[in-house]
Amino acid sequence: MTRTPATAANGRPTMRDVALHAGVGLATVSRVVSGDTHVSPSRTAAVRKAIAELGFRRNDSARQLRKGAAASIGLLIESISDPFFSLINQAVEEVALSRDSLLMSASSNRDAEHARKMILAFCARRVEGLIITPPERLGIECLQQEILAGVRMVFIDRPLPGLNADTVITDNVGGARTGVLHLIAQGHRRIACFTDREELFTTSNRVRGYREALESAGIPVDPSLVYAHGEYLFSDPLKAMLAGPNPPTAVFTGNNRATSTLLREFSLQKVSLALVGFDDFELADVLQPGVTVIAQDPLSMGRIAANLLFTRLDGDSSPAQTVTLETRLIARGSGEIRA
Amino acid sequence: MTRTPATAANGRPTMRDVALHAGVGLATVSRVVSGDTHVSPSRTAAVRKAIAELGFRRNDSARQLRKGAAASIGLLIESISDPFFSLINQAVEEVALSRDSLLMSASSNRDAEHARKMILAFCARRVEGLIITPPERLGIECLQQEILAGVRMVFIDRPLPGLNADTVITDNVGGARTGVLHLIAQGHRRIACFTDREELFTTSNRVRGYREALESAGIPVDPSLVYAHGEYLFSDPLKAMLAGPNPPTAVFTGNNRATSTLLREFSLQKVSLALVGFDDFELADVLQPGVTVIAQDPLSMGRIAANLLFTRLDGDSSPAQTVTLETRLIARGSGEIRA
DNA sequence: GCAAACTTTGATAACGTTTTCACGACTCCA
DNA sequence: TGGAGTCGTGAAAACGTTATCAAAGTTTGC
Repeated sequence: MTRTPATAANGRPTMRDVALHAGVGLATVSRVVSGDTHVSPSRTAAVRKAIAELGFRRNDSARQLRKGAAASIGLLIESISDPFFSLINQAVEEVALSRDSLLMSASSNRDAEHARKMILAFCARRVEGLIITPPERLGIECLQQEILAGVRMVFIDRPLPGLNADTVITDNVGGARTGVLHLIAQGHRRIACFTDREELFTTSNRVRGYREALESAGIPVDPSLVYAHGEYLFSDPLKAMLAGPNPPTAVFTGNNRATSTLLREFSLQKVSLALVGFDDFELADVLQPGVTVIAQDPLSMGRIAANLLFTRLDGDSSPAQTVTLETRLIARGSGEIRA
Repeated sequence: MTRTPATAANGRPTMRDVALHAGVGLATVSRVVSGDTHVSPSRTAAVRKAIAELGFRRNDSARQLRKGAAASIGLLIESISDPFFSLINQAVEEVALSRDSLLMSASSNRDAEHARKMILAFCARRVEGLIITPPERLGIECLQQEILAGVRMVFIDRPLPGLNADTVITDNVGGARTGVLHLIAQGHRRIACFTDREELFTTSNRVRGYREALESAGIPVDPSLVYAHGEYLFSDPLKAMLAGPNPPTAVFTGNNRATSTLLREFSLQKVSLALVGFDDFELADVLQPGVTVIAQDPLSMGRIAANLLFTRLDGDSSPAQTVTLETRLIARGSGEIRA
């Protein structure tokens, strides 16, 4: 019968307890637990029985300490409640799982200080690698030291300026260009742009794509039609544009949040301009009219970044690469409104 | 100048290296790193300098091993890409952060086997506590042993049958009742219900609320108006209901996914019944008409669950409690369509 | 039939921390 | 001036694993 379960200080049985209980050596228990096949069947069975009876569970802290690195990776994203990032998280989690690696994730909420803190916390936990969406002004100093220490890093959604490392990004310029060209093809020549702060990597590239599309069609870029601020206060600028002498007939929104904010504004101000939004979203097809979007592929991004990281962890030391994912125009109606 | 950075096998400097570099004892370094104030200013400065020069970072595995438990908690949710759960994740992360605890999270995707695996992985990492959304058939055996070992657990969104533990849930019955009564108040008497499998805890309670509301209004429950299956294939059943002799004039949807699936179906089949959905969602206010919902409060749920867990970790051993959060009816138009 | 190879096994030494312990150097109050 | 408290300090002993090593037992090769 289960003897009085021998315990560590912790309240948990240790390998030593198991060894005693099974009447074998400590090393044999370790071998069984680690799946080493060079143990006789009788002893393996005895150890298994003792483990079950005592409810032993290997202490991963000790294991990690001994082995030098944990089978775990860290993921730092912008915000877990943003569908784009939660899908990235999901994909990374799946890959990590398939590699028997545990994923720790955290949201920076665009705070560089917080991001640094979390990265250091991950490194203190001795993660093998990191996948990072760097917030503005993250800086490379705090990472440099970790890279030297052997922590592999992959950047996702945007590069870290000044650091030559593996990066997975969307073709922001091309995607935005495609979206705006789509509006131009419908006859629009007055196309507004609502988006986030232009200092951000993704935003600036998408705005560049917007400009390139206009220029390639011989349409002058009108700064009064571009609203790029971090506060997403679209109400007044939209009113101003519409009240102007030469109002826009179509809008390009630079990201998910801009799209939903603008749609809300359309609804409030009872207007309905042609619209193409960057990034797909739930219910885009249910709205009337369906919202035409430039879809990114966050699941692929996460998967690719994670695979890249694990390839590095497996020893690949080829030069750093940047993977750029193409976007996909999904026409649902809002972009097809004729000028 | 920075001497040749002494290194551990790992590639990283250890406290011993720091001690050597600073010309102090190992224990002193530990004291400085742990924020112990009983160290002379001169030595503290020397240690700080050595740490900076060597790029030392404390090895948390060793720390955990020595201290017995990690300052970390585990969160097991259903799916990180579900906004309801990603908000829970966000709230838990915030609380954990404020307690200097690291959060590890994983999605079960409704797979009990996978859930068990992740829970064991968390426990092997010696998390102090767990917040769990138990999938069906999770069972209590695998948890019992961990609870005995001192791991505290809080269940969220649904209880674990057979286990008397802290639980944070939504008032599913009351919320559903409120929603359906809202439809009844608009004069509807033929109210359909589209939702997930009725075996699920939340679903069954919401369906019960739906039934209670009808019964309390003296309206017989018509089984042909209730569609409760896990596949979310609403197209045919909706057609069948509408083609029937006594078609529904309103619908109650049991969760987010049911609501969006049904809205998509409305759009495809070009119908527009009155609708109240359980759980709020992005853009519910932008749709035409705005979708009336029974809003849950996932942020509060996560916050409360996390605080409950930390209270337990702080030593609270009062009887297990179940916190039930009230819902909020948000009328946006879709529920106000008159019969 | 005997040496050479391979198994299986348990002691034992790490891994990098925190914590105890004891020792010396102070301060304090008589 | 001296004994009782402090305080700062480093040596050393854990924490629970895994890896190394040598010993014992078993097979193989000629």
